[in-house]
Amino acid sequence: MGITERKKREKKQRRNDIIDAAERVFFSKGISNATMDDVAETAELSKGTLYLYFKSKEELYLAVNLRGLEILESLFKEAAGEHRIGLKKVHAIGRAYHRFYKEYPDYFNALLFYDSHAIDSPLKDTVLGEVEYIGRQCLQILVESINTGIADRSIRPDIDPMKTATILWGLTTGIIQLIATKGEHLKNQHGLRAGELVDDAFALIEKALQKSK
Amino acid sequence: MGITERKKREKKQRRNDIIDAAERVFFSKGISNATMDDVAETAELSKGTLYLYFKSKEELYLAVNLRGLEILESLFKEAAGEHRIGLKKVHAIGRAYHRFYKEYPDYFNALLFYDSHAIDSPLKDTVLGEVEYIGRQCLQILVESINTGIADRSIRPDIDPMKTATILWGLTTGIIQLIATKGEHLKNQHGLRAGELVDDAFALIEKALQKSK
DNA sequence: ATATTTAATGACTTATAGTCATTAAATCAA
DNA sequence: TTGATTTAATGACTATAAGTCATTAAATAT
Repeated sequence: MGITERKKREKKQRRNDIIDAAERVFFSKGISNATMDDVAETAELSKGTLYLYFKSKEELYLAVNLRGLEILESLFKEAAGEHRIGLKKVHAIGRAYHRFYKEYPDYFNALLFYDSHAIDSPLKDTVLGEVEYIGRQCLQILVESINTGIADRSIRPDIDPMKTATILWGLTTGIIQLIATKGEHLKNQHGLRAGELVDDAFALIEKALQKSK
Repeated sequence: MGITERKKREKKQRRNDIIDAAERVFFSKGISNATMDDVAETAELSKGTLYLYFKSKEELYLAVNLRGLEILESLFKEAAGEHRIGLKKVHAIGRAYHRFYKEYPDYFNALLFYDSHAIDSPLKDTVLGEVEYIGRQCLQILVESINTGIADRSIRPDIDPMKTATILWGLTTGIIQLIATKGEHLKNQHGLRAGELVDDAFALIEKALQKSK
């Protein structure tokens, strides 16, 4: 009886189609200006149907976010995998984050938007859970790289890996966020190029992580 | 003819009363859940009147933000004034930022919310201009402290002050934002205390700024 | 005392998230 | 094959909230 299977597949497909449509609408009009009717029209479905698959606009938006996070995670994995030395892994992860911002600015901005709203969101559903799970996975890659670095002596042994990974995550997000929101202004007013800022920031961080000689 | 003067005063007063009410409503219900009707009721005015003083909910919200930024600026000034050595000024400013978060969490969160939305906001009015002006002032205090540090040899001379100040601003905001949004989780899951994280992050940054010996 | 200007009002319009009774389609049972 | 049942989709409808504007009230000037 493969009917049940096929139906499950079709349902998944439809769900994906809706996320595709949402993505196009959210990214082109901005999340706040996008309406569920827009998404419905783009998906060639009625609005009511959207609510059969997602319980609110916010959940649909989280589903888009999840896709972004999955890309980010794979970039992180790739970056960490390209190096042996812990400190180099950490630096590569930082650069991967910046590449994510440059190559997928829409996903990046969506993630930022989520971050600043996570506070008063009482969504206890699966999608939020998945988002948080992948977020933790990303952090974990960083933690492991730091551990590697301590073991191979490229990173100071007197730091707590989880704590440092958390700090690095915050620092890196901060600097990229600054570039995302104020990048144009910084270039126009102070002649500061985004790439330069990121590189310098990472140089600063790297310096702080290294064992002083 | 002091009537014009008095009227001007009264108008200013009313404007302030509205911001007071908005603050109470925004901070207690969260910005997204707060309605203009709520603000009107709290201010004991009709909704129409709010729109005589502010052209949108967003502008009213920016006015609240401006108050926060003014506090932040004064904390920065105070912090920089308490030290002679540039590097110490920089560190003090960082701690002042953290103190701001702890003492005025509502203002801090409001500022974060603004940051992540500045992108698609086509508000070209006075309030936005003032917000940006004060934002620049804050950054300027940091730039001057770095300059002092380079002069007194407490900070490496091979860095660009404006660039570094910008990076520091981003880094610091990132770490405090992380604590604001994920602080509880970090404490519960990983036993990481907020104050500790901030101190460690600053230690890291300070290390990166110092001249290597 | 009357006219004019300024300030305030709240009913109304518009926009949009989310619901639900109804319809349509697919599957199953005989 | 056909009628019954389950599943999926619809779109008109409700509720909420931002923003407007013709009207009213108050203050000031003449």
